Amino acid sequence: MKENILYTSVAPLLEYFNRLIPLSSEEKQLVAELFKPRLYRKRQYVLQEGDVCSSFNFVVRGCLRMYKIDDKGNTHIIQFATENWWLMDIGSFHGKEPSELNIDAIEDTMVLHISYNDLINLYTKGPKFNLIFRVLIENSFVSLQKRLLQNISSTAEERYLSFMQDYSHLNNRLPQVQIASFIGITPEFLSRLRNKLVKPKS
Amino acid sequence: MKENILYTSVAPLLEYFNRLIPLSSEEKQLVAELFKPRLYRKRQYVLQEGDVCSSFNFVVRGCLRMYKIDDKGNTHIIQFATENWWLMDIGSFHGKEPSELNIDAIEDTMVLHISYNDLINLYTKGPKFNLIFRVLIENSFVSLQKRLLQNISSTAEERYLSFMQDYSHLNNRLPQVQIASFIGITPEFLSRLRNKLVKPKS
DNA sequence: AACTGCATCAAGAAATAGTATTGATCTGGT
DNA sequence: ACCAGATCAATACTATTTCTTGATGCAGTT
Repeated sequence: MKENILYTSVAPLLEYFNRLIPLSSEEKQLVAELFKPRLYRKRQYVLQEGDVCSSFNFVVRGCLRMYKIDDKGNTHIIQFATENWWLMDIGSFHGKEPSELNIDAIEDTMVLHISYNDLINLYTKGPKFNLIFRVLIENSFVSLQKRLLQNISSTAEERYLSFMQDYSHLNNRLPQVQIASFIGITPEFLSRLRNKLVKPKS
Repeated sequence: MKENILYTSVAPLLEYFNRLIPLSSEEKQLVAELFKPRLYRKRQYVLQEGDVCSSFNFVVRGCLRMYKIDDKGNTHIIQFATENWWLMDIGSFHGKEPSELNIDAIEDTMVLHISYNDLINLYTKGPKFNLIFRVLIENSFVSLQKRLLQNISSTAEERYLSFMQDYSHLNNRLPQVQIASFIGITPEFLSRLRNKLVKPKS
């Protein structure tokens, strides 16, 4: 019975950084040292409600989701993260306080993660990473804001169509349940919506 | 979409302790404070080879397995833990050294766990727990020894029959692969064994 | 040399779990 | 009274996991 082996390449992350701003070889070295690979299998938790989020996660391949479970037990997906995206609960990470959110894997997923201390370390030894992470967070912020706006101002149908625009690559990769939970409707209703959109007149 | 909620009751653990030796309400309080609930999903690692085993785990519901992967990539299950059993790599825990063993969940599993420091804390504040944990470890030791004996002295068929005696409740709860790996044969051979035992003459 | 107790590999079959669709019925807001 | 959407239950479909079977091999007995 064979099990998965962790193949430890930071190449995708280096490339990601390099596209934002070129790195010196010392900086590359730093990244290679401080980021650790980690494999999560489908359905595995990366972060569980009540735990402190102790790392920044960069998805190398696979797909994660971050979500909140409300009092009624319903799941609300805040964010997906596929290849070359970051996912963590920044609030919990910086405040070192228990998270209200969960992160788990929707597919078998490989991440590169860096712990709190090592991130501080990274900033100290490579000040350029302050810039990089600022930009990176700003990007996330922008798309979050867009999503919020989308959400408060639209009907389910509009939200679905806008999801299809912004995340069309996720459409045939994710189960509908997840998409429904992302745009805030029931899977049944999404099924009907889709149906209606395909054959618009009956 | 309903998901599992971490229902944070230490009741099963208190009951477990109480059956060994009655606890005062301060001691119950200690337990409630120091043991933390944790949910592991099927196939999720609790402990990975190379990591230090940093907690004692009490299974509230579900099932864990502890196993070693040998040089050829074969899995050997050392122990199962279902409701009201403990599982950890004691060697790694006390020596604070990297474990050679893996622990993962065979079913979605809820455990109550206590960290190294909190366990020391528990012993200090509630000396009675020294007794409790001594007894508990002794119990584990005895069943381990029995298992070893069983193993070195029997054929596959005998080992299977003895498994059925001692763990009959696990028989229709676990996949055969796991049982095979526990008694040290291939799943194929276990299949044939079972067949032979059902229809003894043909 | 043949037999017994097991392993390995490959292929299907069977069982289970996860996902999607559909109908019926309900609700709160316009 | 109507619309956007929820909830519940039943069924269908799909994918994944688990089990079985046959063929073959091999190391120790007898």
